[in-house]
Amino acid sequence: MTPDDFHLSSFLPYRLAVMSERVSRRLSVEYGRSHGLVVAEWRVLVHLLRCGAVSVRDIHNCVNLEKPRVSRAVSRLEMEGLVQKSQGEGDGRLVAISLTDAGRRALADIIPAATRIEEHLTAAVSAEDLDAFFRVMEHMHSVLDEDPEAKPRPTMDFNRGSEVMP
Amino acid sequence: MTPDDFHLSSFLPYRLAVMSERVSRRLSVEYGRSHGLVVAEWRVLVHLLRCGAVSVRDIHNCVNLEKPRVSRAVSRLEMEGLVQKSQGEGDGRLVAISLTDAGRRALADIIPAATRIEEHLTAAVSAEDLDAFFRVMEHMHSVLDEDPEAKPRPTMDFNRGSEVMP
DNA sequence: TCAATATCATTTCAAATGCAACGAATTTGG
DNA sequence: CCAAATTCGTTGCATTTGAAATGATATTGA
Repeated sequence: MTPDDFHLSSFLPYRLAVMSERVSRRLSVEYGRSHGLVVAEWRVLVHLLRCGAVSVRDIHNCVNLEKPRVSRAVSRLEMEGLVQKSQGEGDGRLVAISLTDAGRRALADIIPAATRIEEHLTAAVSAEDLDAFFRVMEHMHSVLDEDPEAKPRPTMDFNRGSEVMP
Repeated sequence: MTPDDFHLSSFLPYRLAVMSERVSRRLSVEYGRSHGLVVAEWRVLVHLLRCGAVSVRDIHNCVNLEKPRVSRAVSRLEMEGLVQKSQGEGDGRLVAISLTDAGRRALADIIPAATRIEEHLTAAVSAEDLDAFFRVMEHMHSVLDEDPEAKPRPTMDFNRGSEVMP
């Protein structure tokens, strides 16, 4: 491949960035207009719905956000009454962050719309193509997992050890 | 789908964001460490390699960057001698931005490494899966194209009209 | 036991970001 | 021909960002 044949528009990292940003922005219209949330707050809320009372560190590990960003998102959400912080039981450094009822209500409002957008994106895609799509995604992750220059893959919110609020 | 079954880690927009950011960061190690570039500057350089002398507006339309970001990226690149600005011929508002020899040399340095990363990501993927992958990407774009709430898809750097430096 | 080290959440601070406003140049329409 | 409206690139400004520092708590190991 000579450098002259190099196109941004066919370059995989660029195509991923464009797609990701386009989808992300479309989604943010949903939680932004209806509840004034930004992406960091949305991710924190969703993580809490699944994982209950967790620490900032745990959120940081699971939702691909830097720690300060999580900390600030949690503060804003607390001010708006969507989450609550309480002193962790054992370790005094940890903060136990959990959803309030208002937070749960907000999610109950947003999640159906978010799911609708997601489904709409792939509604006309065949099961085979969709399988292949995620197979390729998974493969790219595994390539990066082997690459010492790449950042580790974020922890998934399932199949984690017992390090959630020890 | 009840809200309780909603997982961030299986949510398509989130998965796209994680993959995109991971790939993008890995790539930025390449042009960052070797030439001190950031992603905006990298995109501008690549676009110029393909499209010659173009305006800020044209770059903005083609590389998915806001206009101020393009303007500032071009300024930095000019300071470092990788691009040059000249008065556009006809329209006095337009600025004709083009690569310098140093800019071309930088690209000749970076592009092979970037291509290697891209190839490595999909080297072990079957042609069928890769086709399916891009088919799904294209379909998601076409869904967003129909969505009035979504931002328009950026112009590709090929098959554009003659609106490049009219 | 207790000093040294590590981890947690937050804050600091400088840089990046993007919307909106701006001045300059061009196009439009009367 | 010229006033109004549009488009260009840049800059102002408030917000967001994240790496590093901070202070508080835990853990380690001698």
